[in-house]
Amino acid sequence: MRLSRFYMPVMKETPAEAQIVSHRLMLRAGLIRQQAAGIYSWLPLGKRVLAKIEQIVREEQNRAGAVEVLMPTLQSADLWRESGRYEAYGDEMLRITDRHKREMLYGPTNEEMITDIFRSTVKSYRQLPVNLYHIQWKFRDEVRPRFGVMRGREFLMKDAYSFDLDADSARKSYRRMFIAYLRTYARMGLKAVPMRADTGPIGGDLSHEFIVLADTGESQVFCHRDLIEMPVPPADFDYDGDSESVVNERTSLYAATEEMHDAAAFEALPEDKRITARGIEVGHIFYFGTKYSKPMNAKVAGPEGTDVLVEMGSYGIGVSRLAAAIIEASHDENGIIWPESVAPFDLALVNLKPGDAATDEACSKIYRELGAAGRDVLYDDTDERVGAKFAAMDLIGLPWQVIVGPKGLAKGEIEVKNRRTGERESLTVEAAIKRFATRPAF
RNA sequence: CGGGGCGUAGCGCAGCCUGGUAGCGCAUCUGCUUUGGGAGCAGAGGGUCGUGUGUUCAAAUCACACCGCCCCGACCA
Repeated sequence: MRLSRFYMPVMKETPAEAQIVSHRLMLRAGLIRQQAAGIYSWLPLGKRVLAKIEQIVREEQNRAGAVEVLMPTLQSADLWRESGRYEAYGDEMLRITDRHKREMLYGPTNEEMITDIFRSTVKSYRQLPVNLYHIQWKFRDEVRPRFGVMRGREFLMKDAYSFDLDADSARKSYRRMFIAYLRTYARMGLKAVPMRADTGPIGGDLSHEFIVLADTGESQVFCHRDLIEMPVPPADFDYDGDSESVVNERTSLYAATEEMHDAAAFEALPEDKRITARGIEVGHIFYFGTKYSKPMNAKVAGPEGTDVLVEMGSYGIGVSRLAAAIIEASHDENGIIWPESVAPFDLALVNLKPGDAATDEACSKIYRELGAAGRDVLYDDTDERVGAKFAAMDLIGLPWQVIVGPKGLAKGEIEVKNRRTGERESLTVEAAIKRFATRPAF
């Protein structure tokens, strides 16, 4: 994409309303624009990041055996009356009345709806297990939205729902998601630690929050140091094999949010193993048994021929929130530093002197050949001053900057800058093309 | 929802206290110069001062109401 044809409204100054760094940088780099309290438009750069995050989530869900569907944002109140949550959910739920005076709501989550889909289509235990997920916008009418998309009212979320015949297999389903989550966050360059969580209003007896450690985190968290450096299950992890040891290895070490914190147990750890930090919740998984299947009568015929209530779990990932969480975890004073896997473009190509024949030609060659190789290149072909160009590129945080100017070219060189480390390297045009033309596999 | 604060040009702000018909910086446009880390000079465009009502000869400025947004707290992916 040529910057001259792209839409990327970057700002030098920070809008007054933004308090935390991710919110400031998202506004300054032109990722989002606020439309109302807690409601945002996603501009091209932000939209690209969102799509990258979404795709990683999707790939890991699929790998773990979950199946994608798409449920609507608007739901009927009747469905929620069945579970009793229409009354229980309170003012957080945005209620809407349609022209026929039918009561509707903008879904804050989808347990009822997925249970309805399940019960009307799955009749036998032979069809189990089933795990369905979707990636859809949700709305929770937070009393006080803040921190940009970190705590918006409208947010993009992946939510998966598992259905099993009995508690044992339901726990197996839970572990699949647990492992898929470890991989998902790691692929985004995040260290997310699973912590015992309060099951809250959704209920159930087994639940973990996945927490990214960041100074600006909303809650205090406590965990064992070894959790931070634990290796991630590989891409070819056998989900049908032993998931228990992977999960146990992690859940046996101390890790808890403030609400679940047990000071005595934590103090019992060796001092150098204790980590007290701030955390951002980026996922939450629950096993809640028959909490919804029972009131909504979701049953299948069991092996003995009698109907059995299905055992359910639900598994959320805050997709839009992750965009902010990644920035919180990865930025410097100049701007965002995107991990390669979620960067809106693979690299920036900076033409320091548009109009200079040799510079234009070198840039054009790099742009075309990397494009042909499948790389997403943001080519800054604009007339801005170099200082402004560099500042903008640092701000938007693409992992690599390929810098081409007449001075370097006179020596047969262009410059490659690593946004994260700041390291610069001089290469020939051909060497730079070769370097970036091959996409590293994760 | 309790407490606090703010709405003036795209962004950041001054002007309001003490009413007299709107200004600064950045950004934008034009010209010249400049050109490897957010340039300089000269000129230009852009605002129903959140909305409504009231007070007044006169309201960005005073009063009342409403709307919106932000911050702290209680609540949450």
